[in-house]
Amino acid sequence: MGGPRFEPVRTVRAYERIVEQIEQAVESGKLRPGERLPSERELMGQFSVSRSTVREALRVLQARGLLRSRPGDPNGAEVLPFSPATLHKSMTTLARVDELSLGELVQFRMVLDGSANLLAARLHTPEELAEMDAAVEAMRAAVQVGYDTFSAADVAFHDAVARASRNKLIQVCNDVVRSIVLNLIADKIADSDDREALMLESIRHHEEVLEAVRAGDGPRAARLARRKMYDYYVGYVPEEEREALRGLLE
Amino acid sequence: MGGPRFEPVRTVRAYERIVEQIEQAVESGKLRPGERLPSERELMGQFSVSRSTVREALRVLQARGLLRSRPGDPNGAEVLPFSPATLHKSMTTLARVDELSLGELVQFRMVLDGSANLLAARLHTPEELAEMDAAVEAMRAAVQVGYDTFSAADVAFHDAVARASRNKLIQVCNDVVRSIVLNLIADKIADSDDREALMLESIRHHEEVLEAVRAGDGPRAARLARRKMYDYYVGYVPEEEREALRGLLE
DNA sequence: CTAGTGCACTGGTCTGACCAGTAGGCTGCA
DNA sequence: TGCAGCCTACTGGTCAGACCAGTGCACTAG
Repeated sequence: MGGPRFEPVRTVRAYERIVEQIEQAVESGKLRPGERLPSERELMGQFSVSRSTVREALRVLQARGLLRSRPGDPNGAEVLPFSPATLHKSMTTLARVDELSLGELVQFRMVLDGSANLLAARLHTPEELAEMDAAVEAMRAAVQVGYDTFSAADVAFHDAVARASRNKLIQVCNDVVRSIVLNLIADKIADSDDREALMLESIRHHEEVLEAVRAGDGPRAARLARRKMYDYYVGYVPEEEREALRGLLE
Repeated sequence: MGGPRFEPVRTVRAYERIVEQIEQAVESGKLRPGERLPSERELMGQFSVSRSTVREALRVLQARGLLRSRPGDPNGAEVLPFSPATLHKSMTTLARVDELSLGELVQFRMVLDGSANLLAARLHTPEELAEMDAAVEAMRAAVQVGYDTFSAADVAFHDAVARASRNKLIQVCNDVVRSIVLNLIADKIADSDDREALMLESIRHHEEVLEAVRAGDGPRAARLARRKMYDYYVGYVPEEEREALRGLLE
């Protein structure tokens, strides 16, 4: 009590200081996407460290998706625009380590897709509506082509809805979680022998949702979207997790 | 057309192969949290590369939050349990680069917190309910102490609700987005001169939500939670973004 | 004027060295 | 015998200097 309050000192590694500086420059806009960093050999001069230290810092920034470097490039590393890749990566890791069950992932999709539809019903532009129409049309056309094509059209539909929600966070998370879910059950769907029935059913559902969005009936669109997602995935979710999913239906 | 279809070859760097191998070992469970990697000098033998290459690989894995290393530690790097830290980091970056507006963040919180309450109303245990009670009690006690203490109790409440939702993804995302939002508006709240009124109002709102959760009325809890979040933050959101937030109220 | 060749530079990798820490064994004292 | 304290053999962090395979550009030869 009393006396000066000392902060715990943590030894900061040289490469971390470099990471901080460059990261800060990117986040503050002093370094814009597309711009180039000096070469490693020049950076070692600017930071007064050895090349290995510079390289370790660059590796970290690269792992965070802020930079990209290419051997032989006469310019230095390139500053990248933000991409959800690292978001995707860490969520995938979370799912892989089996901290996340399929049930939780599907539930999260129900939440996100429901909200996206709710918002899209209010905020959609005619162009976005046209995109959704086109996607459903593509789904119809894809039934005879194959499941992969169908799935791509399906994804396009959900993407259009997410974009129409005007919320980038919803878009990104939706995208990330969707691809993880699809990955998890890809083999099961491939084995299914009534895929055509599945596709036809899915199309009907999408049409219903789209009608509600078009009518501007957000709550109805959200409800339908959640129900459709539930119906589509419930078969792959273990029995004991299904009750939780039903908590999102009314 | 015709002829063999060749795959584009991408030159894969040595350190990336190391990252893949170690990452795979972690994700497959061959390397469990708490376990140690061999020392860098030994790894360079196992992978037949130089130490710099090993170190670059370790730096990447460290940046992804899979490892931690400490100088002087006679054991090698430690395998870490998954933590949302990197998820947090990438979301923060997304927000920093100003790709995300405060409105979008608040909207996302409304979605997540609403869903968390909806699920919590169904799934809560008596212990979780007690935690929520305790958190509200702590909020009441904190009014006279200071805003920081109050805010901590507030966070505890939302955490308890998120945990009761039984969905780790909701928990993690909620946590991440909340801390970003609080960071963004921390200075504005600090300047506010009617913080006491704000706190009292907030407590009343929390009590209402808690009652709905206790009663098992999910939809009502969700509606109240979204409304409360809206009321609390709408003042900090630019006028033109508010309409989108109202899309989540009914 | 253009096609082709070199050169100067890039990032990726390697070698070998030093430093400041840490832990655990060892020594010597009580 | 028990323990305090030193010593050593490690660790990761950093440095210096080197080589290689690529790349783009300027220059040159036709």
